[in-house]
Amino acid sequence: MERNTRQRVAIRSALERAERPLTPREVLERAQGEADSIGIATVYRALQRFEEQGLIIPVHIPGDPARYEIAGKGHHHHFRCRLCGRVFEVAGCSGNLERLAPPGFKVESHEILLVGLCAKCR
Amino acid sequence: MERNTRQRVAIRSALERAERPLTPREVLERAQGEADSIGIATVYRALQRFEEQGLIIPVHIPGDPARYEIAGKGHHHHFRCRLCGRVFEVAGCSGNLERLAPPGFKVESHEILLVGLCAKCR
DNA sequence: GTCGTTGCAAAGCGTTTGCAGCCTA
DNA sequence: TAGGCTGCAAACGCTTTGCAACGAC
Repeated sequence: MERNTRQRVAIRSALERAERPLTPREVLERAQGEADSIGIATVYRALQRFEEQGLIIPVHIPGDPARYEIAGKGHHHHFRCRLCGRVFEVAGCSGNLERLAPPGFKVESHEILLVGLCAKCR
Repeated sequence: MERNTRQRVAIRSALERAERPLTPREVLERAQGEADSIGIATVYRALQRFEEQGLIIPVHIPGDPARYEIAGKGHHHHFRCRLCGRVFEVAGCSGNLERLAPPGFKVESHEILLVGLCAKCR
């Protein structure tokens, strides 16, 4: 049976307060803010379990380690600034991606990553 | 000045003959077929240089190591079958992705990954 | 008290780098 | 012959795992 330890509470809370997807290391740093002496291995194990439970969503950015964000934000995609490396959420979706697939293929989901300059770096 | 060694010829040739994006390890295995005793480090160094030269394009699939394909195929994206794991090319693009970005952001490029079932696995 | 969870350290794995020798131009 | 290129092995960074101690229920 699943247990509610102070580490998991801190990790989950860090993700809930995050304004953008976090890497495991970032999760660790933020979680340590409210419950110190958490190990990185614990973060990885908690992230795995949260993902299995559908509590968080993995966000993959080419070249970077995986990031995670709280699920239930609705359908959206991401924008990475090529100068500062930050990742932002972008609402909405171009839609109609099914027609891109070859005949006979079934599209179940998709990921879109925009790359460019954020307002600050521009 | 750039040199044409037998290793680079083999690596490049492997990519040119590939019917899909290859991982560095796959490149190594195919290149060894025509010029043995190539080291994995050489493959990585050649891929880096080829990418800088715009000769090849990196393809990032969440969870997998980077793959590379010959450039010059025109703008396209990729489809991964969630059952067999194969990666296919899909031509075209939904276009008009710039409007998704927040005001003040500049979109320079994008990547789209479709996930679903290929014709065979369906 | 049970047994899921944790921290640490070691192991894994893909990728990069230092270096001495090799080989293309 | 010069200096870019190579193979090897060590180093690296991120992630996973083994294990004994811990602590939620």
